[in-house]
Order: sequence, then structure tokens, then C-alpha cells
Amino acid sequence: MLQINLLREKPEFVIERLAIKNFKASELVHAIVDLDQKKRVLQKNLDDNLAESNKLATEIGNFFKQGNKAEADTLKLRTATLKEASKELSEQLEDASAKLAELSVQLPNLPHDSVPKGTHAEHNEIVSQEGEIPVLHKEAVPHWDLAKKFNLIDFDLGSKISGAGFPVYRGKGARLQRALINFFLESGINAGYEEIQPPYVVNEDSAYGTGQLPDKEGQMYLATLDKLYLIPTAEVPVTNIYRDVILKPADFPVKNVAYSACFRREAGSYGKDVRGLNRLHQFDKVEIVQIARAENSYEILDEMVAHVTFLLRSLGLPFRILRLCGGDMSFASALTYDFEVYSTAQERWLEVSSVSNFESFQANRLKLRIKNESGKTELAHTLNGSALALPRIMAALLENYQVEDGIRIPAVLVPYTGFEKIS
RNA sequence: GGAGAGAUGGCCGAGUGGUCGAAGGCGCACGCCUGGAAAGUGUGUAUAUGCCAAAAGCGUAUCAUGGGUUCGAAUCCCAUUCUCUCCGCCA
Repeated sequence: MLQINLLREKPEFVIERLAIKNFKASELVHAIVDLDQKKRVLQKNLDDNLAESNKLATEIGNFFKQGNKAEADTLKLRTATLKEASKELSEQLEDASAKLAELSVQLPNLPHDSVPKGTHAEHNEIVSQEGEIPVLHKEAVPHWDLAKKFNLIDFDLGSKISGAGFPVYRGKGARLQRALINFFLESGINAGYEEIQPPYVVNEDSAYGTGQLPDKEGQMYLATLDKLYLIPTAEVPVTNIYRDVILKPADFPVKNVAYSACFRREAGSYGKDVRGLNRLHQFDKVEIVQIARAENSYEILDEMVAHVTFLLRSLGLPFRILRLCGGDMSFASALTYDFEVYSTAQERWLEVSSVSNFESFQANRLKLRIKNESGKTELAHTLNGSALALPRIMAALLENYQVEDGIRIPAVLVPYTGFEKIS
């Protein structure tokens, strides 16, 4: 959620910046500013009214104490009309506030200056690319065939137990998963992140806090009996640790790393995108989250990008980094770098990580603030990134490391898997 | 799941209808004292929002959350959430 002050003071600037995200904000911005103005007038009237009532109540109290019942009773008559008016005003105020909140959450975050214009993924800017794309032997196949051949992942069994998109990992497939999770967690810890094991379901407040609600309601599984949402990413519970929190300068840096299963309904997905491990309803991910001060949040973003780069380098996978264009960025992000690994058998790039700075957009909703050295409170900046999402890493590993008689395991993972080869 | 007790500021804790944003203590910040420190001592120490260019100042709201009673609620009533104790069930 954007800060209301910015909308009040520079509405045209906001409209202009949001055009980079291909968002036509003019109408909405003006509606918000008008409504805000209206709300403040109501607030003022109500406050004045209540002040008057409070004054009268004190006077009545005093008269009672003096035993002057008659005076007290006359004053009481006056409070009745005030009370009526206050009730009316507070209803109007509540109405205006609700509408304002409803409109405010519809405005996306402003993109950072470096965000390229563009409407689609093709307009994303390739920042860098590294790693050798391996030349595979002529019998090489996509990961779903490898998974079957070596009995690593059973998609049909998952369908039987739960439904499409809930694969069953088994044997060395399951062990490789676990090895990756441990490698990612350990790497995070080595980089100074505190490990968190969050709940996998969250309440409405948390889902709202990170912006899953109200817009993305249909993308989450909901346990209706208790009104709990299955988390689509560990970002949700971990970031909500800091909901309604005021941090001190001494609390920094705030760095969390968390493994979790992630649940996504992925309504509306189809085609080659969903084949094999490419898109699942349940998958594993290690997430990194940082809370930063406004003045250095972009340095922190670079640090997080460097961390993800380290992970992919260690795994020996060919990858590239993209700076997302305005049209491809998420609603809440100010700047996002996507990481894609090359899946050699599918001959396509697969997104495995997305690292973003949300600046104060999430913090504003979360009420996550910092009390600075001079005693002023200001909004914090929030950042997060996948480090990393498992399924597509798994897909790329299986495909890129396949040899004629099996699948090799990158050296860095061997201490975690306990085996060097799948065959 | 059943029965009972409870939820007050960063923390502890007082407050059962008015003068309570809230005693007292701890902690913290700044000052005095000191060669330096401790002790002592003084002052300050919540959040949101509105008026104001801003600061100061003032108004309003907030004693788990939401509603109600009342001229007036931390205090009384109702609902919800959470915590603790006991019983039941259970990995």
C-alpha cells in the first residue's frame, strides 16, 4: 500500500510512475485523494464533537460531586443531541475509511527508476548470464522421463493420493530433495541468516498483511472450518513476524531464512508450463527475507542477488539474471530480479528465483516501522527472494547432469545426498 | 472437547464508574555528582490520527479484539481471540 502522503502531495508523479507498470492510475489516485480529504473533514467534525461531549461529561461529574443535581440534569439534555450527531458522524467516517482502504489496496507499488518499460516477459532486461550450457548425449530426455526411469518422482501416484500437481518423491529422488533443502538452508545460515520454521497455515490478518488478500484469494487453499490459508510461500508467515512491530536501529540486520512447503492452486494454468515439475500445487522452497532501513535497502537487494548467484554457481547450473520490466513485475514490488536456469532437455529457461525490494509498500500494510536515532518512527523496507525453489532446480539438475548411464550429482551436494550418482 | 482463572505501557504491577494515557517499580535516554565507574540524584520515556508549512502546542482514539449500558468505562454487560490450571483425548 502506498503512503497517503505521497498521493496527497504528488498525485501526478504517482500516476506517471505507475504508467511504467502499465497501470492507468489517474482515476483511482484522484478518487483516493478526494476520499481522503472527505475523511479528514469528517474526522475533524467528529473529534470536535467528542471533545465537546467529554467536556460536558466532566462538568456533569463536577456538579454531581457538588450535589447540584439540577444543573447536571440540564447538561445531560445537551449531551443527547451531541451523542446523536457523533453517532451519525462516526458511521460516515467508518464508511469513508472502509472505502478509502478498499481503493488504496488497488494501487500497485511504484517501480524503481531502473525498471525498464515493457508489457511482457520479452521486455525484461537480461542483466547477466553465466555457466556453460552442457551438450547432452543423443538419448537425453526431459526430467519427467528421467524421474520415471530412475523411480525418483511418481506423478501418477500423487494424482491418486491427492490430485494433479502433488508429486510423490521417492528413493534417491526424495533424498536429493532433502539434500537441496539442507544445502540451501546451510548456505543461508553461513550468509548470516537466522533459520525460521514457520507455520504452514496463516490467518486472515497475515494473508492481508503481505498482500495475498484481497486480490489473490483464489490462488490460496483455504481450510474453511477454521478460516486458515495454506501458505503459498514462507514469505507470508515470515514477513508477518514483523507485522505491527517497531524495530530499533540496534535490531539490524534482520535476516531470516526459512524452508517450507508451498501450496498454490494455480487456477488457470495449462499446457507445457505445467508438465512434470514445471508447475505444481505443492512444492518446496527455501526463502530469504530481510527487513532493511530505507537508506540501504538497495544494497541489501544486491546482497540477496549475490547470495542466489552463489547458490546457482555452486550447483553448476547455467543461469541468467533478468531485471523485470514494468509489465512483468508483481503488484507489490519496486524492483525484481528473476533468476532462470537453463533446462537443456526442454530447451527453455525456467524461473527458479525472484528477488524483490518492496520498499515501504508491504511495511505500510504491515505497520512495520523503525524508530530511528532521533526518535522518529518511519516505515521499514522489506525484501525477499527464493533461495531457492526446488522443483525447477530439480528438473534442471536431472536434465543437465544426465549421462548415458545415469545422473551425476554436483559435488557440492554429495555431502548432503550421501551418493554421487543416480543410476 | 469440558470446568475454572486471567489478558493493563518495553517489562513487572496498582487501579471495580468521573479528577486515569493510566500510581509505583524495573529498564532505557539525557543531565548532575565522580579522577573514572557504581551508588545516589533530577528530568524525560507509547502508538495512531487531525488542526498547523513545520516545530511547539492542542483535539481525538487506543488498558487483548468487537459490540453494548451510562452524561461519563481500564473498571459493568455480551460475543470473539489468546494465555494459564484441572479433566478428557492424543502424535
